[in-house]
Amino acid sequence: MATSSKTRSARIQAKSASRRQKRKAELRRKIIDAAEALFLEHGYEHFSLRQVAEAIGYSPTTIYLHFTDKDELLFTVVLEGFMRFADMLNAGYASAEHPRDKLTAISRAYLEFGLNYPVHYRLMFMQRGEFLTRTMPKEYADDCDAPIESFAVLTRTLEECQQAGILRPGNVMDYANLVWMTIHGIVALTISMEYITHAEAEKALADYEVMLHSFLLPA
Amino acid sequence: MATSSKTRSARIQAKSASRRQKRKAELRRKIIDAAEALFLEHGYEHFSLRQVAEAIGYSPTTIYLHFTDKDELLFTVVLEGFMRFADMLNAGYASAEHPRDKLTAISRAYLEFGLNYPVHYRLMFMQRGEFLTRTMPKEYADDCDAPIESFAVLTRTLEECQQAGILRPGNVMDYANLVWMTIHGIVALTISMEYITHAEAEKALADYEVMLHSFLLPA
Amino acid sequence: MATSSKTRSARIQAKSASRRQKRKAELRRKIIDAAEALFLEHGYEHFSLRQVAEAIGYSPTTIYLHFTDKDELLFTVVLEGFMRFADMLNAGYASAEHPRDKLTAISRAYLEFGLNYPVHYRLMFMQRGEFLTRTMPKEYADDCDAPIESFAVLTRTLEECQQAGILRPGNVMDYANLVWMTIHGIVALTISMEYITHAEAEKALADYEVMLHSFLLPA
Amino acid sequence: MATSSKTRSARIQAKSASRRQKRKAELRRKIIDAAEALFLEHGYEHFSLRQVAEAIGYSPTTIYLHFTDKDELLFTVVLEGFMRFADMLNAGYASAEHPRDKLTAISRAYLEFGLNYPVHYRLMFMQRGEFLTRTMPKEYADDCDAPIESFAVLTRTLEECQQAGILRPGNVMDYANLVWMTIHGIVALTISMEYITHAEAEKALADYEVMLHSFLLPA
DNA sequence: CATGAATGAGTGTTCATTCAT
DNA sequence: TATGAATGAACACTCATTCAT
Repeated sequence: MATSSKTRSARIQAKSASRRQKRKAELRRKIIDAAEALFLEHGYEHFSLRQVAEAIGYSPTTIYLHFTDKDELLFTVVLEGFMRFADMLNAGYASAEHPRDKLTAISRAYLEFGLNYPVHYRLMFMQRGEFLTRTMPKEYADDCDAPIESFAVLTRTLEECQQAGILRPGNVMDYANLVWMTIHGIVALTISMEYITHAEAEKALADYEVMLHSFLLPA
Repeated sequence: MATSSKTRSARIQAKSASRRQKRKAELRRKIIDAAEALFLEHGYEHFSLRQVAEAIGYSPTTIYLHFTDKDELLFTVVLEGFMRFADMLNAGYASAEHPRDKLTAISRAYLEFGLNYPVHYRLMFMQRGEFLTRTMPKEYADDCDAPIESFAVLTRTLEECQQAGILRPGNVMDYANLVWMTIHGIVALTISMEYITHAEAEKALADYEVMLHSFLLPA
Repeated sequence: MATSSKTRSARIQAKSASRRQKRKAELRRKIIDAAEALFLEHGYEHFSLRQVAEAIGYSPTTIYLHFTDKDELLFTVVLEGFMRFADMLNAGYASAEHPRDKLTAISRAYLEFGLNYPVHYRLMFMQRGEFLTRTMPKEYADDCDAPIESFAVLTRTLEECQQAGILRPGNVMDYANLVWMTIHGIVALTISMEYITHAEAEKALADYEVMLHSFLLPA
Repeated sequence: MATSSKTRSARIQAKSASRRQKRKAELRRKIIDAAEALFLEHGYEHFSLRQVAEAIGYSPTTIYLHFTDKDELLFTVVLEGFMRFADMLNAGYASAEHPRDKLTAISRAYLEFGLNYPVHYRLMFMQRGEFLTRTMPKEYADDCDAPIESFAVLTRTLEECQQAGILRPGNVMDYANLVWMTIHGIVALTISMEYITHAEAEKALADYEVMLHSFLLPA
């Protein structure tokens, strides 16, 4: 009879449940955000759950209602970093037509991510390398299995380069590794050494591209 | 006027002073060595003064007579790492005649250092970047002003490359930066990611050299 | 007046109530069983309500709908221990004809219970002595008033001994106490001291019986 | 020179050291006493180092200057119990001439200890049985190797009984075990069950002695 | 020169319990 | 009936550092 197949009480219950869920998600967000901020402020080794709790105005215990332990919270922060990271790389890939340009765009996206999210970057690639290959928790599993798949786009691009005949023969994975390592070097040193400016990092990336192009074959 | 221009008591005092100084230096050495060992064993985050004190059989307080705080002790340990680092690079430089070969030798020395002393390497280039430009304490000031001068040999080599006409024109410092960053990328990722083997690092370095040579000009 | 003296709605209500009661009783059972298992696994000090809740797949809060607090749940678990205990003693009593043999059988049953259910035994007789004399909750009140009545069978047996003329004159309760204490000593030490084996406990009980028989009078 | 073979400063230093040692010992005492009291008040499971610290007006950290951890403090409390225990048993042994009387005196001493120091007794024989066979720390090692040697006096007495021809042939250790277990049963139940009075315990011991004597042979 | 005593701040984590829904 | 959210209290333990001696 009319407006709904549920009873009225079921409808109320459903709404209340969804309201609860929403509130829960909001608190989760607050925790993650606070964790990220504090992490940024105090660094990996002096980041504590109690501070997070204080920052959001909840008791430390509450955090355990959302994350099983400190590490899971940390991993979540990192995961979000990886998702942004993947998005930026993919956007780079999508922004160009020619493989060579895709490669350039990806490199720049990588650098941009590293310089704009140094705290995440440190955690992802310098402090907690295991996170890279750790499998996703269920909530995120739809998107991919593990953070490391963010790199698929780089490998694909290099494959395309090879197919386009501008990359010398050889193991694509090896090339991908080298590209990754090189750009990582630029990012990592820049965010570790205060005296290295972003401009210098970009200059280095540009120089690297010159070198790379001298290595690539004409189409 | 006999054997000395000082009074006898002055002479005694001087000798006693030098004896004292020697003992002091010896204890300092013991502290540093123990600190290094423990630092290597437990890593940056779990390295504690109390352990050092226990290891050498002195009270924690005693360490404060030789180092103003934990950080200074750590810095000292790192300094010694930098000296080893400089030695290895210099040995690379000295091991070859042609600038191109010097460059190769230095790169390999760098990689070798990073892979063999990962704990030091992390601290020097990944965790405590400030150490690199911190000025030396008196005791070490004879050798150089700051750890960063370890890189002089790289710049010099690149200058020689340019003089030999195999390096394109351009700012040598920029090239040096790029080289450093690239190799750092290889080392840093390798020691951060368990799944990357030393062999892969060496492969990457070799690949990089191929690329570099495609960039360098024929003599 | 048809099938019932109640109205139809009253009948429906009654049925629904009994259905509800049944479900409630079932959940209560589940809680107790899980509690016992966890209690056995983790022991008194590390037994927690949350684990129980998790084990049965309900929220911790739910347990409070069935038990006023942790202690009551614990008491209930213990109660069931006492019931098993009483059953075993009674079975011992029933297994023999002559009072002397009944006494022996009861003693052995006691030892058997203690050695087979040491976690219960600890709680019943060593850690939470109050439980022994605490009055039963309603649900169990049919059987007896308090756990301590489990011992009735021992007293009765000693009375029979006295009637049979093999127990010296004196207060039966005192004799019962002594018997209990002695066997308790054997059990308690055995389960508290790792190095005492079950075989040694049985040997001690046998020795005790020899002594006891030297004390009892010929029929 | 005269009065001492040490220099004056050495003498001062020695005195200062001894003063320090004394203060340290005093604090240690305070800790142990407070621990014992709190232990008595709150019981084994709710006894915490923080409470001890608060009770003596020091920070929790300070306790760690005297005991490596909670368990060591607990063990120390227990050790003192064992020493008192051994003293009382030995005094019992010494108080009589005839082995039979020695045995009686020891039994009473045992009961007396248990009833007067129930907290220690629980810890020693009911809650932390391992303590019984744990080897002594250095400070106490002069007296004996492990607390369990407190029982030597019982075994010795039973040997004397056998030599005096009043104990039936058989393994003395087995008899010692049985005696121990019996008296333990009396003590343990009495201190675990509020409703059992000391008088009842003594009655039980007396009854037991009657039984025992019916078992022993005439001299 | 070296130390012993002492501390304050901090850590992650667990728990029984309450309350509104 | 059942729950989710939240908490306050507690815990053992570690650390760098200070101060008087």
